[in-house]
Amino acid sequence: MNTELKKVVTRFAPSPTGFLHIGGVRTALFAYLYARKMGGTFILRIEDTDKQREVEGSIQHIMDSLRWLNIEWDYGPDKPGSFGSCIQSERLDSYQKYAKQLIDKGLAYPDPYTKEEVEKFRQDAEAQKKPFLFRNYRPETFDVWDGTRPLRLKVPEVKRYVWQDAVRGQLEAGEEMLDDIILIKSDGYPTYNFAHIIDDLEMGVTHIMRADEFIASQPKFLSIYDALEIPYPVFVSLPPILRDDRTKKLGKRDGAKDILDYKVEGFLPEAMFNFLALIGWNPGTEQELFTKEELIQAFDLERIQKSGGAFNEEKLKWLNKEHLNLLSTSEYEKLVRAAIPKAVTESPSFDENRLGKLIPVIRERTHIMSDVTTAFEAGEYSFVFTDPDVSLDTLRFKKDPEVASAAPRLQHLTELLTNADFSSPESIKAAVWDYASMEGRGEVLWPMRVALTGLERSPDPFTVAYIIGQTDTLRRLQTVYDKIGHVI
RNA sequence: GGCCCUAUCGUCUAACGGUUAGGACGGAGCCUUCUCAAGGCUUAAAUCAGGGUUCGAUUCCCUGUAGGGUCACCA
Repeated sequence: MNTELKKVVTRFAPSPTGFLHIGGVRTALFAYLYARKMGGTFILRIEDTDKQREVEGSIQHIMDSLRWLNIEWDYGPDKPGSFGSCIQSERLDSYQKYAKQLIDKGLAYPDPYTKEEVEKFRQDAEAQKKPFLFRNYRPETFDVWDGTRPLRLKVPEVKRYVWQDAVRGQLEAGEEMLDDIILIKSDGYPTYNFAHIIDDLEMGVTHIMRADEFIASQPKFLSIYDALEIPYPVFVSLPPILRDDRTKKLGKRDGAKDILDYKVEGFLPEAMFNFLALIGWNPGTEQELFTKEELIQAFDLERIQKSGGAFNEEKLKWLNKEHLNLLSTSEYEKLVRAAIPKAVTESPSFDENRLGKLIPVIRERTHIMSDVTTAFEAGEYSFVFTDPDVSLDTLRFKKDPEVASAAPRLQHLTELLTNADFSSPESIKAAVWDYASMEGRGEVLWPMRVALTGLERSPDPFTVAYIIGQTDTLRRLQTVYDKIGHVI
């Protein structure tokens, strides 16, 4: 094991087969946090060695996703290093070079069989209820590799491997996992098994963070390190993120969402960053709300969880609200404005001044930004810009359901508010409070609020009056008063 | 099926042999209150099972059970 002090280098190495979901991003996040914590380097490497599965535009999408979360890379598909490109399809020479080394050592050979023949071997083994191992069919003598056939590893030594994992501690697995695996496919591209080891070597990667599904393959990887006679990096196996119901690992097939969907829904990247860090890792304290810098400070390998954890969107919403609270007024305003439907801001009745007064009210009632959009679309704030059409029925206060009795109260309110100070919700409250307390607050404030908003559920009447201003307040009170009189 | 891994409230988790098993989300209740939110307080809720080791096990060991992962010219 390599004990010399080296600069930490981690990497996130997705394949460009579509979008990134929670699980992938969490892996990236841990690798990123550790690199930053240790003052090291974080590399974004694209593993595009499977041409069939590659999805157009994925690389851009992956970069967009990480950028949204402010996970910045030191080297990536857009930033090659001294080691060359961070895109595997542009590194084929490297794989060839190391493949040749293995061939020269007699540790790699071309697969002499056709796909069909290998498949037949596999079926035969299965029929005998024995695991299929290619090495049992290894040819006596190796042909010269012309690059058109798969190149296989000749397992250097069939043995039981014991290794250290930063999360799981000592692990071991037996020879049944070791086989003459394919290093380079017949199309000339390397397999993951081979390519990631070469790249990690050339890029100086010191810590491999990856999902624990790779633990089972570890002996295979180790046999390649051994064949190459290169040192092992530190292995850090991350626990899986489970589906909400905990039945299985979260995956694209089970409806795992594109991480950027959360952006569309109005989650803050800071909240997502914070939340993801807390699935499979904890600081050992009771702190849950973290900024990015705090997480970098607090993060460590020792406290990474062994068992899988479910992604709980309710808690993410709560955390989002907490991060929303951390925002400055101007930052928050910017977000709100973006979330308000165009139909509202472009309507002739839209009033910039009123919106400014409304924003603090919205802030109190919002967990994620889509709440804002939804609320506007549902008409929850339409009273701000246009007079409501008040249904007399909603005027009924439960303790005094007589609609007619609202009339004198509205009239009295009008008198009080005609000379009131409208400079703040508090001053409006002061103007009517004594009267409301005497008459019955519900009996007075309910009709006042309904007259101003037309809604049974809304912000308090003082705030509403403050937002819409004195002129509109008085007019709306009068309108409803007249309407009652008309009915009576 | 072979091999490997995991196991504390519904969920995320704390407790590196000794705690009334702690916190958070969500739930319930209360307070505040004209309504809805927001906020505050209170509360219910867990060590998978059985054996060991030990004066003492959530913690260490074994077995079982359950769940997960993996056995590709996919990563």
